[in-house]
Amino acid sequence: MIDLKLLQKDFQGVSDKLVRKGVSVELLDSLKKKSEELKTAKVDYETLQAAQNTMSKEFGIYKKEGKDVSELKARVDANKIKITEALEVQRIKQEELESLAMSIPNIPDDDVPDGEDENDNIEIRKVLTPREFNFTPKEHWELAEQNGWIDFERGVKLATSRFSVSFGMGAKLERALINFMLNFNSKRGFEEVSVPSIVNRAALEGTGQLPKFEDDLYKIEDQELFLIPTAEVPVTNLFQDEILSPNQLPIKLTAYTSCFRKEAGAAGRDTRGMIRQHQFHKVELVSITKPEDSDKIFDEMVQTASDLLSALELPHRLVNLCSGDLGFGAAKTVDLEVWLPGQATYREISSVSNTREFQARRAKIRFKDENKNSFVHTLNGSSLAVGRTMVAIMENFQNEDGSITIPKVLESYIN
RNA sequence: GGACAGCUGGCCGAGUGGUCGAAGGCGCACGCCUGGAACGCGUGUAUAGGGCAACCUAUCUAGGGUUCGAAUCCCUAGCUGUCCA
Repeated sequence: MIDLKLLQKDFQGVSDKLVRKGVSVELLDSLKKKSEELKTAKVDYETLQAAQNTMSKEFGIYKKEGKDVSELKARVDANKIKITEALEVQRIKQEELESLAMSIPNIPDDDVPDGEDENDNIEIRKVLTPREFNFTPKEHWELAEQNGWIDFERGVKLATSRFSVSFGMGAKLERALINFMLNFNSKRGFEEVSVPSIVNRAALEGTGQLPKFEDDLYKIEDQELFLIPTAEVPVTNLFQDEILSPNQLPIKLTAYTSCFRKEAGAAGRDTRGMIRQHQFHKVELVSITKPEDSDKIFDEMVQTASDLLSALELPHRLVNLCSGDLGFGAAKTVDLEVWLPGQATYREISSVSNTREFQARRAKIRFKDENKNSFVHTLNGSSLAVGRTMVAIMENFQNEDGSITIPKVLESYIN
C-alpha cells in the first residue's frame, strides 16, 4: 500500500511517479480526498466517544452517591444515537479509502527506466555466450516428447490444458533441480523453509495479489482460501503483523513450492510446451530487511539467481524492467532471461523485485528502530522457475540425435 | 463427528459489570550498592491512530450483542487442551 501521509504531503511528487506506472492523477486525487474525509470522520466519532466515556464515568459516581440519574441518562442516550451515526460514516469512509488504496500500485524507484512494456526494458548485461549449433536446435516440447520426459496429453487428461506430467529422467531432473537450487541458496545464506500451498485472503492482500488480481488465482470453493501463485505469498506473510527486533534482520529465506496460476488473459500465449503452465514448480528467495540494507540484498539476490544459472552453464541476461512493465507491488525489478536456442530468444526465468515498504505496510511487518516502529523492506525473487530451467537445459544441452546431456552440477543429484 | 475446558502485556499469571490499559512475578533498560560482578534496593518498561504538548480514541484471540458503562455477561468463529466415539 502506498504511504497516505506521503501522498498528503507531496501529492505532486507521488503522482508524478505513479503516472509513470500508468496510474491516473484523478484516481490519486480522489484517494487524497478520501483520506482527508476519513480523518474528519474519525475526529467526529472520537469526540463523541470521549463525551460518552466521560458521562459514563459520571454515571458511576452518581450511582455511588445515590443521585438521580434520569437527566444524565437522557443526555447519554441522545449522544449514543449520534455515535452510532458517526461510526457508520466512519466505517463507510474507511471502506471506500481501503478499496481505493489497496488497488494503487507501488511507486517505482527513480532509477527505473521509463517505458510502456517489455520492449522498453533495458539490458544490464549478458552472462555466458550461447553455444554454436552445427545442426538446427529443436524446441523443448519436441525434445521433451522424444525423450519421454514430459507428457502433455496426460496432463490434460488429469486436469485440463496447461498441465503436464513428468516421467522418468524428466521427473528425476525436476527433483534434482529443486534440491540443487535449495542447496545452492542455503550456501548463500538463505534459510530453507517449507510452507503451506494454500493461504487465506489476508496473506494475499499482504503481498498485493488481492484485491486486484483475484481472477488469476485458484480459489477453494466455499472457503476464503486460495492456492498460492508463488511462495512469495506464504513466506513473506510469515511475519505478517509482527514487530521484529532489529538484530533479527535481515531475514533471508528460500522455499520450494508448487505455484498455481489461472493465467487469465494469457490465452493464445505460449500454448505449446511448458513455458506457461497452470501449475509449476519454483524455488523462491525472500528477504526481509532494514530499509538501508535492501539495495545491497537486492543485488545479492540477483547475483544468486545469476550464479545459479551460470552453475548450470545456462547463458542468460539481466534486464532492468521499465516503469510500464513493473509488477503491481514492485519498486524495482530485475528479470533474468535464459537463452533458448530452439526459439533463438531470451525468455524470463527469474524475476527479482524490491517492494520496499509496499508489502510491509499492507502486511504490517515492522521492526523496532530505536524505540519507534518502522516498516521493513521486503524482497522476493525466483531462483529459479523449475519448469523453465528444464526447458533451458533441454534446449541448450541437446545433441544432434535429440538426446540431452545432463549439466555436470546435477549429476550427483540424479545418481 | 460429539462433550467439556481454556485463550489477558515479551513471557508467566491475577482479575466475574464502574478511574482496569489492566495487580503480582519473570524478563528487559537505567540508576544506586561493588574493586568488578552476582545478590539486594530504586525507577521505568504494550501497540496503533489523532493533536504531535497537555490530552483524546481504540485494543485483554476475532467479530457481533446486552448495558449509561464489559477483560468481566450473551452469541458466533478461530485456535489450544482434555475426554468420548
